[in-house]
This record gives sequence, C-alpha cells and structure tokens, in this order.
Amino acid sequence: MELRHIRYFVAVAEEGHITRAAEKLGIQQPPLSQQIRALETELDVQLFRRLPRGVALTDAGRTFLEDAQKILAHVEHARTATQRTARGEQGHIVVGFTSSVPFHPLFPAVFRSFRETTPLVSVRLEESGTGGLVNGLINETIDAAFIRSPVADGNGLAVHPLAEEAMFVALPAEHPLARKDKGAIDLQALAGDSFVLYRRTVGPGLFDAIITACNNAGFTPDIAQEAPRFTSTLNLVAAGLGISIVPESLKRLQVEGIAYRLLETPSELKAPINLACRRIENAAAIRRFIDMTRSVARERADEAAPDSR
Amino acid sequence: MELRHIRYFVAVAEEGHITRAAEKLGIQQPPLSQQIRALETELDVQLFRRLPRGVALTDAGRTFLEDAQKILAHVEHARTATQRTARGEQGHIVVGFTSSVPFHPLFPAVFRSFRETTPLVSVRLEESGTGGLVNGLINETIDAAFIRSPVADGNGLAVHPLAEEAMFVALPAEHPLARKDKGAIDLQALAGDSFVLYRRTVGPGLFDAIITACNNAGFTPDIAQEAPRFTSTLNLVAAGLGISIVPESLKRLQVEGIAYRLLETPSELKAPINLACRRIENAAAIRRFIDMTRSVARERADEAAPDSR
DNA sequence: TAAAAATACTCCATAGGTATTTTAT
DNA sequence: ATAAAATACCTATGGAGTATTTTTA
Repeated sequence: MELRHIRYFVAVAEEGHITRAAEKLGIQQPPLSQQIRALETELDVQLFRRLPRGVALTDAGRTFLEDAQKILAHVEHARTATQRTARGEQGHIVVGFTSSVPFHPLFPAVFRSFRETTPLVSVRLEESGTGGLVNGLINETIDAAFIRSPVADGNGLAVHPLAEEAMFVALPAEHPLARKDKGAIDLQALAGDSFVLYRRTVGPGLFDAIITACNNAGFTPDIAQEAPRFTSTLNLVAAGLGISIVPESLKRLQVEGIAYRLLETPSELKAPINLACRRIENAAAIRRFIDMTRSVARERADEAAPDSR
Repeated sequence: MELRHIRYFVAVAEEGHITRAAEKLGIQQPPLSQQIRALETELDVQLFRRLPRGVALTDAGRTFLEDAQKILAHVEHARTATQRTARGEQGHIVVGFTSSVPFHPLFPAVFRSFRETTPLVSVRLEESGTGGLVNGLINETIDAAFIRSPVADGNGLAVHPLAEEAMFVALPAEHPLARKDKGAIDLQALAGDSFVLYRRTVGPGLFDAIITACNNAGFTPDIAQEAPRFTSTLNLVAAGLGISIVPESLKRLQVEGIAYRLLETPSELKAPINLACRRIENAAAIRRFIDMTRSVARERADEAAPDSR
C-alpha cells in the first residue's frame, strides 16, 4: 500500500464517482479504477459497491475512510512539523545562566522577544555556576548559557559578548563614602576597606577582575569574607563586615542598610555578560535563540550609545 | 511523498546506517540513498547528517521520525480494522424486537453467544411494534428484528423462523379451570369466557391467530378488552375482566392472582419467534448476527427434540 | 585512510494514458 | 438504454540494480 492508494481512495469515497474523482485528481478514469482495485485486492476487502451511477462505500470502506483521512492529515502534520523544526520554529531548548544575570534587563528582554517570534519553541531555564554551565554545553544537556566569565578555548565552545556594565560599590549605610552623593568613587579610595566578595569557585570571572583591578590601582584588597551568593554578600555588607563591588544591575537587589555608589570603573573591571554556546550547532532552534539574543543585545547597546556606530 | 519514503526513512533512522537498512529492506544501497535524498528534497529539510560511519538524525529528522512511526502504525491499524469490518468481526448493529420476545430464553442466549464470538461488534437494542420494526428494516435504521408475526412479501425483507411455542391460558385465580392441575385445556372449553387480548395494532400476528383458532374450534371469541402491553393484559386478567392466551415464555411474568394452564395448542395458534432482515444485506456484521441467531435457534430446537432430525 | 554515502548509468516494472467493452439498474 | 466502471493494450516515468566516485571525520 502506498499513500497514492490512500489519496485516490479518499477522493473516490468523497466523490462517490470514479470518473469525477479522476478528473479532480488530474488523471484518467481507467488508472484510477485500477489503483482502487489494486487496493481492494491487497486488502482482500471490497471497499466500494459498483452502481450504475457511481460507487458507494461498503461498511469496510467506511471504516477504511475514517483511518485514511486521518493518515493523510497525519502526513501533512509530519511535513509541517519537520519543516518548522528545521527552521527552528519548533522544538525545545535549555538555556543556562549564572545567578547574577537575571538582574540585568537584557535577560527578560531576550526571552520576551524569543517567545514572541518563536512561540512553538519551549525554553527550560537552568541556573548553575559557570563550570556546571560549561560542562552542560559540552555534554549537550544545555544549549546556550549566559555567563559573566570568559571561557577557555579548545573545548568546542564559542562565547559571544552581549553587554558590559559599570561596577557599583555596595557600602554599609554608615560608611563615610555612603554620604557622598555626586560623582564616581575611585577604586583607590577603597584601599583601606575590608572586602566581601562573591565566592571565587562559583564566579571566578568577577572575583579575579576585582583583584586585578585593585592591584592595578596600587593595592592588594583585604578580603574579609567570601559569600556563596550575591544576596548573602550584600547581607554581610549591610551587617558592616566590609564593602563590596557589584555589577550595576545588582542595584535592583535593594537591601536594608546598604548604599550603592557608582565606581569609576577601569575597563578591566567592567562586568561583562556573555552568551556561551557550542561552536558548531546544528539545531536550528538553538541557532535562532543565539542569533536573537545577540541582536537584542546589539539593539540595546546601540540605543544606549547611538553615535558609537 | 509515498509510504515507501516513510518506510525507508524509518528503517534508516532506526539503523543509523543506509547500507544496513538497505539490506534489511531487501534492496541495494544506492536506491535507498536516492529515496532518502528525494524525501529530503521534497520536504526541503535535511533529515540526516552524513558521518563517515553511517548517518545520524538531525533535529528535524527526529521530529519526522516520531510522526513517521505513528503513520506506519496507523496504516497497519487501518488495514486490520478494515479487514475485521469486512469479516463482520467489528462494527455496530441495531437489533429490534417486540415486547414479548425477551421473555423467551432464546433471546438472551443469542446475545450471549454473539458477544462471546464477536466482541468487537457493538449491539444496540430497540423495542418497538412489528410495524415500526419493519419500517426500520426497510429504511436501514434497524438491521435485524425479532418479531412474532410473519411479514408481507415484496418489500425486500426476509423472515427466518427461529422457534415455536405452545400457548398457555392465563386465568384469574378464582376461575373454575384454574383449579384443574393436570392435562391441557381444550380451546372449546373457553367458548363461554371473555377474552382480554394484546392490541392488534401492536401485535397483529398473535391477535389474528387467536381469532382464527377460535373460529376453527367452532366459536367466535368474546373480546372484552384490548390492552397495549402484555403486562397490562395480564393485570386485566388478574382483575377478573376475562381470560387471555399467551405464549409459554410469558409465564415468566408472574402476576399476583393469575394462574397459567397449558392450552391444547392447535398448530395455527403456535406462537412463532421469527427473525426479520433485509433480503440482500451487505454488512458482514449483520449477516454474522443473522447466521449466529439461526444456528443458536437450530441448536435449541435440536436439543428439545433430538430425534426429529 | 577507510568505510559508507553519493553519483552515473542501465533496466524494467508499473503508473498512467487511449480505445473499447462490459456491467448494472 | 445509458452512464459509468472494467478491460485491453500501449507508453514512459522513475524505482531499483551495477559499477564507480566522492565525502567525512
């Protein structure tokens, strides 16, 4: 049995007339009669009763018609679903991110746009540390990841820069610099302070950047505490254990007893947001997500600095 | 697209190897490569990535595979369902009957056997008068009907005799004949009684047979009442309005104040049970039901009179 | 480089076309 | 008697076979 038999059968059943069905199918009557007959022979079932003015379905023919129509519809469904998947309009992707990324407005903006343009692709979000995300990308449990660190080369991954943020100093409310309400704080002004930092094992990029920047500014920071999450970092600052340096978007985390002040951010300390993905990616839905993310980031950058192009 | 493409695709997807799949399909590798390629061209989608040791499904290919397997299963389902319908093993039939028939043990026996041998055919039962059943048969709303009357010829219907019952006299408990506890009552003994009969318009066969039998016995029965249903007939008898003559199986309707006595039943008064159906019937499930009913009836008749063959 | 897929070419089975006959009411 | 399906026969598309080349990691 071939789809041709099913298509021809449905046409004849719906017309009740082989000659008219043949016309509709764009073939002649005899070959259509032959194909219907071949189908009946193969099934060993009479599907039509031949009348002087056409044909009428038998009971068995009626049964076959129900399935036949569903089969043809199913074939069409398969065709469109496959084409959609190939175009990346349908499917499923897993997107990873580190804990600080969702505070940045780029993050919700990307998912809003993606949902709008690609509603048939479902997205699962996974929060993890940079190392876990990189492993996930390599063994294909994650398809793309928003990270703050750069990624070592030679593992088949690519990293696309999306945005850069200035840094802010998080100060206890009673800290002398908290009162200053104009202008950026210079890094050297913090040389005498204790630092509370986000733990290196979870977010190495930020940690190392701060150390480097302090060294470049001529001092070695006094690290009083390392905290496992940004919220705990800020709570320790509020408790007066020291100051911290956090990306601008973290200001959204309003914690009682903390003042944020803009840092005169040296370029090596600018906090990046990157999108990591596999260098060769054959799933179109993922490529689509990556392309869209980069273009949303580019648009936002252009808006912020329209003359830089 | 043809089922061939789908069958070939599934084989290649499941083997991950065109050459091995070709072997399994009983064809050579080049034509299989060609058909897969033709499918990809028609869909305008790459379904496989070609590797040095075989092929691997793309995302789109995976999507297509899911549907493809379901389509092939659906085709097989269509094939078996159609063949079952043709053999009368599957389908739906409507069986009519007149109100007195279900009291006869043949009735439940037929449906028990039919359910056992043909579980995929669902049966709907419809109780109606003889006229309604005949109309139902003619305009195809009913497929077979248990009736007590013969049916006029020339309307495309056939009537198969299934069983014959002796008649019993239903008497008010205080009737003189009710006391007699041995031997059959002769019809002439009822010449002086009033008769309560089942209404002619609903069951003409029985009504006419009683009149004829009385005439043959030399008297015209005094019909005191006609009742619309057997239960009401018997209630009127219990109330003392007269006697009635009912088929043996009606004895199951035990009504307070009624005594049943065997009637010395003349052959023209024997109560028949017949199966009416269309003379030409192309639905196999219905033919099956008719055949089974007749054979169950024959078996029961043989059991009752094993030496009559 | 080695296994497997793709290409080039041939063949023939069969879908489809044309002309005519048979069927069913 | 007549419309429509079936049959007979022919044509040619394209599925499948054989031999060889190209591709991919």
